[in-house]
Amino acid sequence: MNTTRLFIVDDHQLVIDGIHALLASADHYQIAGFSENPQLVLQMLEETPADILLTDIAMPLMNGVELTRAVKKKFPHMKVIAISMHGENEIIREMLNAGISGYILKNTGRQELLTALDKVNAGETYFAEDITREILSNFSKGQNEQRLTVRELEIIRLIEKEMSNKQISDQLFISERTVETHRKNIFRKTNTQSVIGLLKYAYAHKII
Amino acid sequence: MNTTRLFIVDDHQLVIDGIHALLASADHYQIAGFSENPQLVLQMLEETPADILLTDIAMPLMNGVELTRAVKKKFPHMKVIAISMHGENEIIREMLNAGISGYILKNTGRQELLTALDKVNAGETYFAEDITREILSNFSKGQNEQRLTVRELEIIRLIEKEMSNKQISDQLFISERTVETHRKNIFRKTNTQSVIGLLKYAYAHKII
DNA sequence: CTAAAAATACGTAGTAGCGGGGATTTCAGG
DNA sequence: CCTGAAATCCCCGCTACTACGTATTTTTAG
Repeated sequence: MNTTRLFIVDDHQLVIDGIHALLASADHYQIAGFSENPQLVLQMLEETPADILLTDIAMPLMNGVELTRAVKKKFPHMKVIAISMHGENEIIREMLNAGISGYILKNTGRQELLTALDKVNAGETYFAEDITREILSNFSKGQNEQRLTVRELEIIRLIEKEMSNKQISDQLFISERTVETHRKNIFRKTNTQSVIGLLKYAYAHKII
Repeated sequence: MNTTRLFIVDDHQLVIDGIHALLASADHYQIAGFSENPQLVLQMLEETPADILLTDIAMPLMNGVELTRAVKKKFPHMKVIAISMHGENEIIREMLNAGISGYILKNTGRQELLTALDKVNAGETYFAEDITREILSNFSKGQNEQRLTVRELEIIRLIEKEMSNKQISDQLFISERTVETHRKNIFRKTNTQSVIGLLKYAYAHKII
């Protein structure tokens, strides 16, 4: 029987230990390594190769998307499963593009974890239900997702500086109306409704 | 040898399973029960009593502070250890007031978990290092800084979820006026002027 | 028990933001 | 030269939020 080697990355040691312990009884899975620091993963994988990488999405120093891209570039055959707190649907698409094979939430149990591993190991994919629903509903409208112009990015950054439309218009020597129009377009393009949503979008997409 | 009974509360099943598995080899600790829903804990404890409660802090439906108060009120002899993502330093003080005996972060390992349990079980206290440092460093400058109440923190989190005052009032079953009042007080205490500033404050102070 | 703190609620008025519409100018690229 | 994208500008109306209040009830702490 072939054993499948796993590598776990999560900034919460407790989660690592948890997964570790959960899989102790699953003989065909073996923990090749783990790390709290995503920046160390690449070189660790050189010494202790693995078949499947289980990684958190939101981590300090390096996010899951960057890590996944880096890993897939260096070890194209490796499968990646993302583990996350909530279903951050902005990032999920990024992760899909980065090439993940599965996605589970931290509120899933041992059984679902094993199911996900088995599926991915067999070359299939596994996505937590909540996720697939989100993705599908966003896919249709994801087509007409427009790119933000330079000016719009500039305005987003000023909004982030807590400037009002008036202040922005003064700063850029344009009319307040223009700022409002840009704002409208920004909200439309980013598919957000409030400054808060916009800010999260901006952070998630590294605009700021 | 006496065994110590534990009860685990965390909205992430994976964390529960993790702790569960981690302690499988620790003979003197026995998992009396666990739940993803803090609201069910009180009645579950009646049927399956425990000595130490391990609880997450940030949970939907009911936060760790409320749960701790309720549990300590009904079972005064029970010890409570808080487990949390980050060192949300605003809430730690609240938790201390609520009567916790220990505090660990989710990025602590198996060894530290056992140490914490042993200490608390022996009637002592255990607080993760990061925490004690935070608390102390914030104590000095905390003088002129107004403390946010539990309710206010709750509202900040709902604001962060892009909810309007109306939605927040519906969710908390209070008047929209009350939400407005809380908002005013929040802005005053945090010395911020806009939701954006507030959000940054919240992120900086690890409220979210 | 009593004082203080927190949570609750309301009024009035003003402003900023937002959604809908339409319109003009500029300028690069086919 | 013409088209289309980007940037500019305006109007109307509505809703949400904000800024000044005041005040009651509930909970906590001493």
